Amino acid sequence: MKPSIPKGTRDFSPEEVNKRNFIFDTIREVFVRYGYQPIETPAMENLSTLTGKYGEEGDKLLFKVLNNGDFLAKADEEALDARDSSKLIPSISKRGLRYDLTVPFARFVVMRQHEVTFPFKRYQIQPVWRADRPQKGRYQEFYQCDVDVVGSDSLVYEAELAQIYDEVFAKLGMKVAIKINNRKVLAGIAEAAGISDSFMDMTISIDKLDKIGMEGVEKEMAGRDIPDSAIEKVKTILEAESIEELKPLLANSATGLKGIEELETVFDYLGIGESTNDIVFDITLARGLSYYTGCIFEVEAKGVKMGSIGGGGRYDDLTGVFGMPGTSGVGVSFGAERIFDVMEELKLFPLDSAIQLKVVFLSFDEASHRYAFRCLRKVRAAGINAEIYPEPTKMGKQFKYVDKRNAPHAIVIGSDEMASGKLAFKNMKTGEQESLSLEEIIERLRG
RNA sequence: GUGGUUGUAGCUCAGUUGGUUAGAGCGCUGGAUUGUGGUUCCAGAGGUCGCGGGUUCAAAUCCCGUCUUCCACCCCA
Repeated sequence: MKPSIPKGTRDFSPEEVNKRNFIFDTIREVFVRYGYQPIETPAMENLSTLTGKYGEEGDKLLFKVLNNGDFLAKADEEALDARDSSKLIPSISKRGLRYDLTVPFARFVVMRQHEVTFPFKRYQIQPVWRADRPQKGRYQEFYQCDVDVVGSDSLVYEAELAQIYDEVFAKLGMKVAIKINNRKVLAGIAEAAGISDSFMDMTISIDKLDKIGMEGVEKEMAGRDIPDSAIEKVKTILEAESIEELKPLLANSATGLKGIEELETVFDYLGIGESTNDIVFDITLARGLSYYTGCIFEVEAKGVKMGSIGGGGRYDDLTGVFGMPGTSGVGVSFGAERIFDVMEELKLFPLDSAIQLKVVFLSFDEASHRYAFRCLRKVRAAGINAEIYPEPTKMGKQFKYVDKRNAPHAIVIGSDEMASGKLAFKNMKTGEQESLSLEEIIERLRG
């Protein structure tokens, strides 16, 4: 059979894994320094935990796991006869693959509410699965790096999360724009335009502004049955270029003003010019249909055409659906796959010397091969990444291997070297070779 | 889910209006080179042309289906 892997999934080569780990390690290090603690949840959740949490669209993108055993015996016969797939699912599938990390986190918090200390600050770096059509920066299996705090509505956490974004991307060497908006401001716009009922439609339209322009947004809203007068009003408000300009426009919306106040508080915490990357207010940021209720975040890479590489926000009632109402949470997510793609495109990955192979032992015959293996042990004990060529074959072949493994040095041992204790230490780049004792070589490799 | 696109050697790709035994570069194996890699030269191995069906005297080439790739939309990281 011809080997293959499922659509939208990938294998990773050693080089790729090293690069991915560089991203994960950088992110994790920052999370830990800000006082967040790790948790992990299962790849599979009960389907009932997942369905209905991501909207109708999200339910379609959930991977369902077929029940074990004779699942058809218990299938909903009516739905089966009618070929009604969505109605049939609950009777043949009780589990599904995790779609994001936020919902499992909410479930985790509710299940362990008596043992966690609030505010509970957690991070989680695990794969999630979505049955989406793959395209650039879009996979069916991908990692998310989530950092959330639940059990406090202090805006200091919004500021903290913005700083985490800023710090992580600075460490990765990426130039990004960190955009902030507030759902209450968007609600205020709808209220001011008298279209509170069409809040979602308006939000989805506004979200597309940077893609389709103001004219496109107007068309989009018109297509969603929003009256022309309201569209004009929305357009006027969107033209405001600062939080200050926005205030009078939303003066008659209590919700809108609350949103503005929240944004001002966050920016006040952050101070001016104290970040590496731009942290900016963006009134057109909407973030789709998700459960956010307060501040919302999105990060975009500069100098590369890629979707958002991170996003998040505040949700007033994260745990309510699991029977623990009134607990507020705020969190953001890093899209590790897209960050990888951007860093690859901009060639931002450093060569990590700590993971590189430093030296390979080569030998001429059985006796020197065994001698070399004993030397190898000492080199490794000194903390140096080292290998031995598996057999004493032709030198040319052995050197080709060293070359391909990209090791900077080779140590050649034959009967002469064994007799004198002076080993041939070769620099693969310059071709220079010296006769040194093992101790001297270890000294060189350490320095 | 909608529309388009892609698939030929390990990799990147040629392959004419359908016509003998499907090619190239790189890589791989061996040799030139029995104490030294990268360069060079020589030789060799390696292909159900994504898969299934159809049209035809004849299909990598045309048609249908299917899987996969990438792209746009929807949505999203």
